[in-house]
Amino acid sequence: MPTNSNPPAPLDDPVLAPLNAGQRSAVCHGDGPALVVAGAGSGKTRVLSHRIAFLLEHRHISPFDVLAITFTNKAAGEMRERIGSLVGPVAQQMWISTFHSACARILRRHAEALGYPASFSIYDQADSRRLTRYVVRDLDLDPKRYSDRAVHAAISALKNQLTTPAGAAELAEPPDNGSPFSKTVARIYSEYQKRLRRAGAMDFDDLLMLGVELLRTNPDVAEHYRQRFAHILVDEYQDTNLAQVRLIGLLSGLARNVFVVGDSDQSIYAFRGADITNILEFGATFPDGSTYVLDQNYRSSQSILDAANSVIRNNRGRPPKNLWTDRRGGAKPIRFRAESAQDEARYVCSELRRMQRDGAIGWSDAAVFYRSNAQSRAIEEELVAHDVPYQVIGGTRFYDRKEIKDALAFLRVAVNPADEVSLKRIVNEPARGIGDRSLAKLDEAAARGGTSLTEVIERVETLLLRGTARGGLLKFRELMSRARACVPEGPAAVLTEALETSGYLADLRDTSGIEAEGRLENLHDLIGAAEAFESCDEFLEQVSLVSDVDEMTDAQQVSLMTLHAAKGLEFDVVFITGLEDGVFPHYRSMTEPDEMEEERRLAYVGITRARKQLYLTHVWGRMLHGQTNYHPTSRFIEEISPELIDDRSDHAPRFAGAWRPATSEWGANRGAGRPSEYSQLDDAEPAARRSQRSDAARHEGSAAKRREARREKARSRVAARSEPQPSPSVEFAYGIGDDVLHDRFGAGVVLDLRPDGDDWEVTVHFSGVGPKKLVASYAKLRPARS
DNA sequence: GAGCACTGGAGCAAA
DNA sequence: TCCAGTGCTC
Repeated sequence: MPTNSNPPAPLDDPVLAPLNAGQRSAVCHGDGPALVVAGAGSGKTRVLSHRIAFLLEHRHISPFDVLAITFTNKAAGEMRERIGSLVGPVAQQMWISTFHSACARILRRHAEALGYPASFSIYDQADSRRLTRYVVRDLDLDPKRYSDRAVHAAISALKNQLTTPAGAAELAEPPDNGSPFSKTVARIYSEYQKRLRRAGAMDFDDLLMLGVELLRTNPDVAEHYRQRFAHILVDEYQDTNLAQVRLIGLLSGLARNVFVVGDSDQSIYAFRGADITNILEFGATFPDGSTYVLDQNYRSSQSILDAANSVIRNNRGRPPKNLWTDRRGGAKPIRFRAESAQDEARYVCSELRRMQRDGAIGWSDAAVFYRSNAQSRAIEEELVAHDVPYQVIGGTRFYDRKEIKDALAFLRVAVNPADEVSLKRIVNEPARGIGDRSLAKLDEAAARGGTSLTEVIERVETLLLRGTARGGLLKFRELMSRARACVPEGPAAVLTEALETSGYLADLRDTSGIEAEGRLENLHDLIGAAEAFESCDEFLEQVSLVSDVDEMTDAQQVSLMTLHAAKGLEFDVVFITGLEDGVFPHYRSMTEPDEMEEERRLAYVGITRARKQLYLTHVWGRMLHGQTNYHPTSRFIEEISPELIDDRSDHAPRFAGAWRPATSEWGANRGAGRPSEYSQLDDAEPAARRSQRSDAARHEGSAAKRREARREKARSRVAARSEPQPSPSVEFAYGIGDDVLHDRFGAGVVLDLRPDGDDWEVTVHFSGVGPKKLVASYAKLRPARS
């Protein structure tokens, strides 16, 4: 096989014809390591899929000898489809998956070699934290000081670095580190890992770490996969961690046919162990490797790219590159400053409705991004109030809901009786008289005998337990043995058996209300999904490894998601909201230069998702922890020079929060509580689509009622907004939203006015000083109108 | 042991 | 604002 085959004339060839020169040379790369530095929108996925098609069609590599790694299952599916269109249905059989799925699949086959059952459980973050909590408790440590959250994060970080418990203990000793916390974490880690092993369970990090261990300690297994995977391709290489890079190394062996694609400017997962130097130092790691650069963007208008380049330019030590496009011009990014999160949501919603009404977009062409999931709330309320269809990506997922986790716990225990976390979850669900004390006795018996809880329950007759607890355990044992008997029939049978026999479904049926109804429907949906699987293991694995974006649909809905979730997606219209220093960039990253750079890359990722129109919004005051906080405009907005931006911020007062002193000549004619121009779109649009979303509400489980109440509130608020605001009779020359001058603090903007006895309390945001609360009669504020 | 009301503490991104 | 943990009552 020549290392650089002569491709046919590209024009005749479906694999090569659609590519530009840069893409083509990458796709036609010969053997050995290759890095494709692919800027946002430069056709990364296209290069990967065509590379695979090229290997199959031109290099006659067997489709079964290729391993392709993507970042999400959704991306894997899309790639499979694209390859399918080039090479045919064989693409369905290929190994195209995420790191975690590929590892789970390999580990499933060789689990015994590591001392795990083939039907090992996969613990998600919640399960892992729960186990951490058990360990902290059992080691008699202070659960406040050693919160499951912090401890598990520390353990996860160690695992991502492939550090074993022994290694962690060593690291915690002087001269390395020696902090008491890390010493204790090492102890917890050691016990935690023992408990995982005893439970026959792996956490997310284990999938990678034990994958590496398997290949390292079992040369024959490693050799098998090396023979098999003649070519390995990796997407989003900038977000790989040490364990993943090791895996690639172990799987590729001497041939090192590793073809990786990524963009260091889009590295945004350091917090889960991703190491940007993997891509930056690719050349040093593989001195004989080839590098291809793709910098032509096919996605966004020049105006959007200008904004993106202006922001990312501020990161130091990045390889110089400038994304370009031949689509000149395009609409400038629109900036909007709102008063509050609600106001911001109102603006986003009204813009969405305007564009949709004008036929400029369909709902699915638009997306709203935010830094953290909690920010979706205000947007959702507004969209609900106006019957704009939307989907929230991430946040509380279907598989995180209590009833779903309970049901899956039954299934897990049925296939893996040792699974401690799942068993404890359901042993008393629904209640059958087994409380903390009984559970503690079981725990103790298990620890004494060095066995699992299930084995202890097997001989429950020999234990000293109260009648109710004993009876409950006998029932539970009977229930689980019946469920276990259904395992050969598949996951749907097990779920049905367990949920019926346990009385779980009966309990829900007996409970009235929207909440119980929702849960029943969710369980129904789960069993429906399970019916597509013959093997319980496969079903559980698939369910454990779905990512947030995997659940995204392409229905006619506006998509709401975090900036992290947005990676790899694109939309005609993108709103990036909450652009305030402290929100985005997140305050926790503001003191660490490296973390700030990662925030900036996150901004870059967000901006480059937009094809035609980008909106950048921020607010003056945002409710956080139950009180209003004032943040300066995000530096990421400031980094874009003003002439590149279309500033639509309305500096006139728009609506008064609660009170607005009307009078004074211009205060009066501006009107109290004048609805903003954009809120005039409000009011009556037929509330037809409500039912469409009620299914979103029923998924909420326990939050459903509160949620529905909030929605009701949102609807009525919209109705109320046109009503006049009360106007106390106090003379004022300024109102909310006005620019004012103060003798000491200088120029500022009035954020709020509240009656304070006979006087008024004025909240003013002064530039360079921040927010101040002043007493009106002493503050001597003057309107600053030019 | 179960279910409820209350309180205090925490608050980022996710396979 | 929200959630989990705690203490109280039946």
